[in-house]
Amino acid sequence: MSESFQRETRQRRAIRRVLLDSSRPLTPEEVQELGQRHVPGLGLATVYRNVKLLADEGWLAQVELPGSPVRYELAERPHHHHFVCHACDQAFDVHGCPPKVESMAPEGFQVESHDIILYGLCPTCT
Amino acid sequence: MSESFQRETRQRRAIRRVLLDSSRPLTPEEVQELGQRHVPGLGLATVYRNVKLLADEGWLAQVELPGSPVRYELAERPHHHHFVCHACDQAFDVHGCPPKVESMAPEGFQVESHDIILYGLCPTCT
DNA sequence: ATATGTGCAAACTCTTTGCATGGAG
DNA sequence: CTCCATGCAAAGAGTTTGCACATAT
Repeated sequence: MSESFQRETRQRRAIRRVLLDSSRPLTPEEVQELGQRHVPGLGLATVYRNVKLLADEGWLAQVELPGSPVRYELAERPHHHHFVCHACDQAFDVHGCPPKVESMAPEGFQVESHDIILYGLCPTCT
Repeated sequence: MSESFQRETRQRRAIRRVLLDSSRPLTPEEVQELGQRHVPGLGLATVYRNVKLLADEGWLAQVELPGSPVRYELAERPHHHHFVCHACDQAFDVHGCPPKVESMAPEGFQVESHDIILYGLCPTCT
C-alpha cells in the first residue's frame, strides 16, 4: 500500500537527461540511442519501463500522432497541441485551443479530454 | 500493367456490407466479427487484405486515432471528427467543428487539414 | 541486507506474407 | 479452365513481461 520507492539509477538518470535535453518528442528507440551515450548497455525494455513510469507520474506526456510511433515529451509544458508538417514530418507545438471544442460531443457523451492535430506545411517547408 | 481485375466474392461483399451498415469506424477485428454473420469462416487476413484494397481504391478512409488500432470508415462521408470511449474503446462520429480551429497555427504555418479527437465515456459506458 | 531495477529472451499483439486450396469468370 | 482470392499458419515489427542477477538505499 505504500507508494513504491523510486531509486536513482544510472539508466533512469540517463533517460531523464535525454528527454530534458531534447527539443522535440522522442520515440522509445530514440531515447535508447541517445541514452546509450550515457549508459552504453541501456536496454530497450528499461526505456519502455521508465518512460511509462515517468508518464504515469506525470513527468512525461505521451504524444501519439496518427501514423507515427508514440513519442514522449516533458509534461510540464502548458496545454498545447501539435502541428505535423507533411513535408519534413516534424511535429511542432501549437498553443491555444478553440473555446468550445468539448461541446462538439453529441448528447450523452462525457468528454474528458481532447486532441487537436493540424497538418500542413511548416515555415521551413513552405 | 493492366489493372488487376476485382472478383466479387462472398467475403468481399460481406466486408463492404459491414462497412456500409456501420455508423462508426470499425477496426479490422470488428469487421471480421460483423462479417462472420454473413460469411462464418471469414478470416482476419482476408479482412486486412480487402480493407487495404478498398482504402487504396479510395472507397474506405483510414481513421488513425492515437492509442487505438487503425479503423476504417466509408470515404464518402462529410467532414467530421471522432469520439473515443475510454471504457469500451469504441470510436463514434462527431459532427461539426469549432470555427477557428485552423487559425490556431502560429505565423508561417500553412494549415491544410486537421483532426480533432474527443476522449471520454460514451452513453453506454457512463 | 533487502527489495527495486536491469538486461535478456520469451511472450504478446497487431499486421503482413507464403502457400496450397477454393471459387469467380 | 485460369487465375485471383481465401484460410491457415508462420513470419515480422513493436511492446510487454518473467526471471535471475545487479545495485541503490
